[in-house]
Amino acid sequence: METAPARSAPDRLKAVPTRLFGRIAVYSQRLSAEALAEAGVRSYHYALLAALAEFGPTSQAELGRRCGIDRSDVVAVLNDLQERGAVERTPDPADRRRNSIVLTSAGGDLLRRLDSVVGEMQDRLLAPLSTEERAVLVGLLVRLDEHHAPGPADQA
Amino acid sequence: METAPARSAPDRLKAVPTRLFGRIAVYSQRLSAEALAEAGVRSYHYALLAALAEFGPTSQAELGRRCGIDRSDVVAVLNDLQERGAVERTPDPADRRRNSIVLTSAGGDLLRRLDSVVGEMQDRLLAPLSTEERAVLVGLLVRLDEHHAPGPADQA
DNA sequence: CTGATATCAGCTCGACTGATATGC
DNA sequence: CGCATATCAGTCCAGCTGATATCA
Repeated sequence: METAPARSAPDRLKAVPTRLFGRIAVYSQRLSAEALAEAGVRSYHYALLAALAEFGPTSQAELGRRCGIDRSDVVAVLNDLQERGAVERTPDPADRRRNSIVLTSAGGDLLRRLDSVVGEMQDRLLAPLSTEERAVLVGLLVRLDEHHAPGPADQA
Repeated sequence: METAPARSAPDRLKAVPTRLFGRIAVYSQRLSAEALAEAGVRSYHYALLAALAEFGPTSQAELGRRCGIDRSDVVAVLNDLQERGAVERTPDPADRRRNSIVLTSAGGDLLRRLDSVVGEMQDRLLAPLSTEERAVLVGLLVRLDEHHAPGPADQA
């Protein structure tokens, strides 16, 4: 009693979702990396800036959780963002283990610039799909993402 | 004239396709790797076996192209499959540079076993989606994949 | 000679782990 | 004491590059 008896041999190669996701993620991240590289950043920069814009000042650990970025990588990217003046690290007086990371106005500018870069890139990525199809796709992806998202430690 | 002006700030983190694809590919490949690891293989094994089953005996270079696997990795995985008796490497008399790779019956058995493993894994991956939604998703993914697939060198 | 095949050895780089220091 | 935070160093691994030998 196989679970996928209806899927006959010929489409194993092309239509197995895992492989599709793998390949598309590769294309996608290549496009993304190229586009962002011209702006002098990598995708982590964008993710962290976006998280700061959305949630306001937070600790690094929290940022990492929200973005799904490893604590070590958060440190490195924030170092870089700080050197560019896009964020500030100020010790949190309420909990002196923490750094409170705040987005500067320069950081906001950078984020907006990246927004347009990313927007153009997404257009190229989704080029073969109509507007409605894109919305459907994103909807399905979001549901998958939420279902598999790591910690249900965020029910707060 | 930004290309994505309608996308307001709050959904940058969750709804940017590139990041969605990235995260889902990670979940997906984790699931896949775990499932296949219990069967003692990795995803390349499955891809190569599937390609052999679909197209019959071919050269290694051709296999690599069809699966999108690097020539070096093809060598390594075929070594492994050969040791297990799943494939045979016989020099191609027509072109002595080539090895003709053929799927043995043991290889066919292995492939069928992996089919069921992969099938169960896909079910877990796509759990939140209905059957119709899965079909829609796969359809969209296939179109994206074909649009971004590397060589139009496969129009043969 | 140009170009494809198969192989191996080694590089790269991003994701992650571990250890440490600090503070709750 | 156990647990969280921030940091740095180092590990691991998949994907890739390069060099070599063979042959069309």
